[in-house]
Amino acid sequence: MINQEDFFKKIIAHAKEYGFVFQSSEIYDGLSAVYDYGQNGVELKNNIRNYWWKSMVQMHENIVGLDSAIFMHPTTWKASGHVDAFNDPLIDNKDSKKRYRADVLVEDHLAKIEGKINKEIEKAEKRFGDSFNREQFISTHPRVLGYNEQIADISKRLYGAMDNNDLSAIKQLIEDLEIVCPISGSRSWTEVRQFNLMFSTQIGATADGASHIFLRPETAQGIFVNYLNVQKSGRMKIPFGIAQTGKAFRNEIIARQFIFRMREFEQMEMQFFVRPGEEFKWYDYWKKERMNWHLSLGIPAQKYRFHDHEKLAHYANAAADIEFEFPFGFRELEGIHSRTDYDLAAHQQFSGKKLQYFDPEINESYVPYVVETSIGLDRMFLAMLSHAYHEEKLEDGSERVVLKLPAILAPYKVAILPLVKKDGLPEKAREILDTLKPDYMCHYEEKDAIGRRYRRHDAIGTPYCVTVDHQSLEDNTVTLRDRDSMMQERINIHELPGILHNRLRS
RNA sequence: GCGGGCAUGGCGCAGUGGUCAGCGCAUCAGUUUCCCAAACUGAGGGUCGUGGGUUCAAAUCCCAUUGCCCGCUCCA
Repeated sequence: MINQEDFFKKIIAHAKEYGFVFQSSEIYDGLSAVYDYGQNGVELKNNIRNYWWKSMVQMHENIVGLDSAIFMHPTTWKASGHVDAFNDPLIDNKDSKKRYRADVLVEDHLAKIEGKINKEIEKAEKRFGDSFNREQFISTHPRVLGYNEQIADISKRLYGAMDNNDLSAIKQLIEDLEIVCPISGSRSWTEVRQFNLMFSTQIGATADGASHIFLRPETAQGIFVNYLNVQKSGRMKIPFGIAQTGKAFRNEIIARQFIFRMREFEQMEMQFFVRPGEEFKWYDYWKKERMNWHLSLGIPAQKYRFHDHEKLAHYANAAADIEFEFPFGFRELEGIHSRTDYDLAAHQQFSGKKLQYFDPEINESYVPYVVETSIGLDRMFLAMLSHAYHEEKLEDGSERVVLKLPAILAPYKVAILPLVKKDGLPEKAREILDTLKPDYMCHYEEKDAIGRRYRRHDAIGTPYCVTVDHQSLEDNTVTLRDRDSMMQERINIHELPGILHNRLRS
């Protein structure tokens, strides 16, 4: 049995060897955590995206699509909270190897001093009993006064440094306060560093102060800022959803595990707008709905699990992940979040534009609540690839590598193979190719022995191989070979489109 | 970001200071066979991740750097 680590390496090697995933700029030694999709990878990725789009947009009459730009007005990210939340001064303790937010360390220190003050107050309360005057005690007791002075002094330094982005001043403050690591108890700190998780670039000829813009760190905000456009122009009635797929960018501190965490990645998101108070109903609904989507691909249920968030992000009042069992364990694949009216309310405030909905049923206007489903396309790709990868030992003792991808996701649906490349078989095979090509990604191949061609298509997950042999010329039949069972059946060429149509639906 | 490991043709690997750097698979051309990685003949493909250094001599030793994997960490 191979261990998980080796298994993962095999998948990465397979992905490269068969044109699924290449490292970006490989000839220049690559770019960390950026990958390109090759000739087969792009098909698989497109198929996943289409399958999602179809199930979300085509199959729901109250969900419509959107394709918003990657560049957005910088205020978008102030309103969303990304500018603040994605700009943390971080510091590492060299002994415990733990990383902390530098400002939080100082704030914890402040809390400790406040704790001391409270102790003094408690002590005094006990001593003086009913005659205790809290205000007077605080304003006169020398030790409490000293503590309060400390707090004021530290706060001034901290927030002054934060406002000026003065990282070395924060480091100095931590040193002066002799703050120790809660884990190692040591004062061996690295420098304070700023991690900005948003990529930025410049855009010319914009309004003052807007020339510095970000690459979006999530696609959701493009939906929120277009909420009113879509609702009005589409005459959408709540509850309704807006779906979008697209690239997002995060300058991850560490981005690793192949395409699991990339700096440039693609999201498939749907924001569902609901009446306030009904968000939990819809949250539960979409949790179930999204899990069913995953299961509809025929992946065993035990590969998936929910993970309910205990600690919620600043915008959420409920959140769960759908986790998938990747080769390196269960990890987040999709998030379902109840985002409340946080985003729309923030955009309303920052833009000064009303983002409300008049609900005729209750005769009331309100800022809708939002339930979000957000899945990483690249993660879904990796999930499918790693689940599909099998090494099989055959009855004759030989081995094969086969990608048991759901047929609907496979890069090629059908390979059309003349048994030999003479006697008119290639011509016959190309006739079949021409009839199937408009409907399916097909692959024609005449080189090498038939068994080898079957194996090549096993390795990229082609669910069916059509083989043209000498009998085909006599009675117009071909063999249809199934990827997973390797079984063959002889069918009439005229039946081929119908049979493929039925079998390739899932 | 810290610690550990790794980097040699497309893939998997051998080669730990000294002949022109090899092997298997794969690729290409041809012959032959034809239903599950057949055989034969021939061919192409690597300045050993990159840059320095030590040495008469470096894939091999040292330093730096880039990338990947693992652990910690982080994760909207």
